[in-house]
This record gives sequence, structure tokens and C-alpha cells, in this order.
Amino acid sequence: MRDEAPRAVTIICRALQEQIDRGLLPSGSKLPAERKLSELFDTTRITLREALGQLEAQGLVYREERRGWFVSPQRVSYNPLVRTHFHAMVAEQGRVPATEVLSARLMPASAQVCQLLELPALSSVYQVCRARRIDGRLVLYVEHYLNPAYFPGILEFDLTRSLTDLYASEYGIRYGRVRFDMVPTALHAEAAASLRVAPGSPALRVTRVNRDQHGRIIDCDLEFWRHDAIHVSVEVPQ
Amino acid sequence: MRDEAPRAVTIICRALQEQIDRGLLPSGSKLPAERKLSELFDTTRITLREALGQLEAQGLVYREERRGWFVSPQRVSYNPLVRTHFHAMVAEQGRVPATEVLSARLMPASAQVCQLLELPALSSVYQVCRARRIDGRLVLYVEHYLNPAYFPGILEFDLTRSLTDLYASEYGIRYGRVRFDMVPTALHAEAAASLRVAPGSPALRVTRVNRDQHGRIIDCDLEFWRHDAIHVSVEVPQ
DNA sequence: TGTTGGGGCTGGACTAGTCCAAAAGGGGAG
DNA sequence: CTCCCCTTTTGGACTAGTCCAGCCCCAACA
Repeated sequence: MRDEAPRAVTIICRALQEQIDRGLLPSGSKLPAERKLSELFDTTRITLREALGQLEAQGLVYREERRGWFVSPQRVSYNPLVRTHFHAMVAEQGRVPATEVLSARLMPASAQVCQLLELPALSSVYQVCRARRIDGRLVLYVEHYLNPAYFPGILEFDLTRSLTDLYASEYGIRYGRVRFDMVPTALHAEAAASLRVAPGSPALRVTRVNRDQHGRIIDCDLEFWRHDAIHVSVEVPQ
Repeated sequence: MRDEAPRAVTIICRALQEQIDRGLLPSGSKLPAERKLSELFDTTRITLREALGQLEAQGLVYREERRGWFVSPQRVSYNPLVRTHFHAMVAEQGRVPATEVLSARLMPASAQVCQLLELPALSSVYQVCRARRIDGRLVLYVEHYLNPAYFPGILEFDLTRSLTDLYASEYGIRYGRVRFDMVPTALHAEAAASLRVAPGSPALRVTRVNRDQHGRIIDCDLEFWRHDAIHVSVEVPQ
């Protein structure tokens, strides 16, 4: 069990990690070009890219399609038990949230959505797709599916607003019980394109089924988080 | 915005995914050798390996160090709010759990552990490292850190047992409040070696701080789950 | 001054190999 | 029949390139 020489990929990872830890590469800053780095570490681009891929998996760096590699900002804390909405949650932590609506329409529900909302087959649902940013960086792709029975005409409103607020102010509906499902997986093509990252990037898929104050299932969310953007933090009373 | 030809990696992913979905490659079965597959898809091993890496990120396949690629078994559902221990949780879902103790000793606490357990600097703690399996597959590496004040002589007991049981039967201590922290990240070298996977593989890190029935912090766990082994499922009352 | 069109740079995708060490499998000795 | 050794196969790690498309910025033109 000799102390074997670490492989090249490990050496590169460690070197970059140290630079980041020591603050020489501040969060958000751009790394040198891949070709520069591979030259610096005296290796090929393939090997260098593998090292970057590993740091990406750790959540230390991220890439922007065809723009380069950047040091990941701090993760935002996400407590699923506290029913606060995205904007409030992000702002509370001193970060800048933003939302853009990608699409909003009435459509036939998929089998999965029917099941989640406990609707009969071939029901119609409102679908709202949104992308959300923290400090300008795209971190979340969400598909909301609303039971149209409870939200007539909701497409007329400004959907960049918090849906939570909209539900309360326009329909008198507040959130009650919630069911969560979190799965570490990869982004599907749709989500990857919206977040402008490579398809297949690691992600955290959060599926949420929401009930209102009367216990009725009102909507569900399919959230795809950049895996390095959040850490889930839960304080259980009891 | 033409419908561009999908890249080779995507084609391979889709093909394998279809075979898996249709049950032609049942869960747990071994894929053909990388060289065979690259020949089959008429590409190089590098490209083929990238495709496999993407399926791995999705959680569809996994690799065993130097043994080959296998189709991932179904994820086990993990509800952090239900205080049931590993063996019970796994067995309930019709799977076969197993535990092995890697090490157990009294040691100086790291800064992180001191902070989690709210101990003064340079305190000693019991460290118990364990690896756990589901259906024979290594899926979880855990480091437990126990406040030694509450568990004198615990190293004398059989630590493959559930610690929950041991606490209750030998020390009259039961779990009370819990604090969780979940971060999608990569395995560090230690954990990777124990789970016999490549260092840097994607993982879900769960940090848990446990209190007893009197609200005292008794121990904490640093868990590293294979990212494709679980899905976290939370039903919030309220 | 405002717009546009290059061209250089950068990441994305891929090819065609090599060398090594660990695992798997088969055959022979005891 | 069992055990051990040796060969073959397989994955792990890496090299040395090519071609392409999107980004970015600057210069030239209207």
C-alpha cells in the first residue's frame, strides 16, 4: 500500500481547489482558457477537461456554454419546510433574485402530472415554465402545473410575480400541506437549454405537490436546480 | 433553428436508455465491455465513455471499479423526517441491507465536528466509520461522531448493529430533534475508496446533527450517498 | 454615432491510438 | 475436488491531435 503518485487529474483538481480556497480565484471569476490551463499543467485538453468536470461535480466551478469556466458562487440555503417563496428566500440571504417566464398555456396533462395532481386521464392543466436567477446566474428551471379548476384566467396576470402572492391576492388560496421529492439526477434537454448549460449536467430535481389551506391539491412543481446552487437545510421540530 | 443532428453522445445515451426502459437490460445486469460498445456504436472509447458518464449522472447506470458498467437498481426512498434506521428503512422496501464497520476510535475532533457538536476546540470524540449496502451494492459511506460524554465505552459493543438501538438499550438515549443538510457534491477520496468507486463520482452529502429526548446534541453523521441510490421523499404535515 | 461584419479566441465534439494494472477465467498440480 | 498460477480481458489514464460553431471585440462603413 505505497503512497502512489496521484494521477494528473487529481493534481490539477487539488491545485485549482487550493487557489479557490485561498481566495486567489474569487467566486464568480473566470478561469483561464482551457488551452492555457492545459499548457500550464503540461497536459492535454482532454485531461484538463476531466479535471474541470470533476470540480464541476463537486460544485466548485461551473461552465457557461461557449463562454468559459467560472468559480461557483456560494450555495443558497433552501429550507423546504419553510414556505417562503423564491424571491424572499434569495433576498433574505443577501442575493439578487430574478424570474423570467418562458411559457404559459393551457395544455393536456401528461400522465405524470395527472398522477401528481390526482386528476383523471386527459385532463387539461395550466403549465407555467419559468427560469430563475440568483445574482444574474441561471440556477433554476421550473415547470408549474396548476389545476385549472382553482385558477380561472390566471394566464392574464403577470407571472413573473410570485405565484404564492398571486394565489393569495387573486384567488384567496394559501399553501397548506406539501409533499417533496428530491432526486439527484441530470438535466433533460429542455431544462438544459433554458439554463444554458450542457445537457446532462448534474442537477437536483425537486418535485413538489402543494395543497391549499383546505387540503385540496392545487398545483405541483417540477424544479430542476443547478446542483451547485443550493444546499437543502432542514430543521425538524418534534 | 433547424433540427440539428443529435451528437454522437446523445445518440448513444438514447439507445442505451431505450434498452434499459424496455427491460432488455434488466436492473443490475452488466453492460458489454467498453471496447465492444464503442465498436457497436462505431465510435471511440472516449466518446463512449462520455455517454456512459452522462447516463451515470442521470443515475441510470453505475460502474464498479475495474469490473464494468451495470444498470442501476431502483432508488430507495429516504424520508429524513421519519426516524427509522437504515436497516428498517431498507428492509421495509423489500431490499436487503448490510453494514460493515470500517473503523471505530477515539480521536481529536476536527474543527467542523467541534462546530456541529458544539464542543470546545481540541475535544475528543468517538468516530465510527461504516459502509452500508443495499442488495449487496455499496451505497453509503458514513462517519459518525459521538459526544463521548454520553456514550462511555461504546466501542466495546458490536457496531454493525443500529446505533439507534444501541443508544436506547445501553444508554437510555433516544433521538429527538434533528437538523439536516443535503448537498449534491462529489465523493472525497476516502469515501470513494470505501465505496469502491472513482473519486469524484457524484454523490449526495447529508450532514445530520442529532439531539436526544432532552434536546442535548449527542452525535452527528456525515453521510455520503451514491447519488443514484436514493430519492429523498418528505411529507410535511402542518 | 450607430450598426455591421470580420477574425481571433474559446469551448464543444470527436478521432485514433498507447500503456498499465486489476479482474476474470481457465488449466494444471496437488 | 480444490487451490493457485498464468493468460486474457477489461477498465483507467493519458497523449496528440482535428474540425466546428458560438462569443467577443474592434474596425470600417453608413
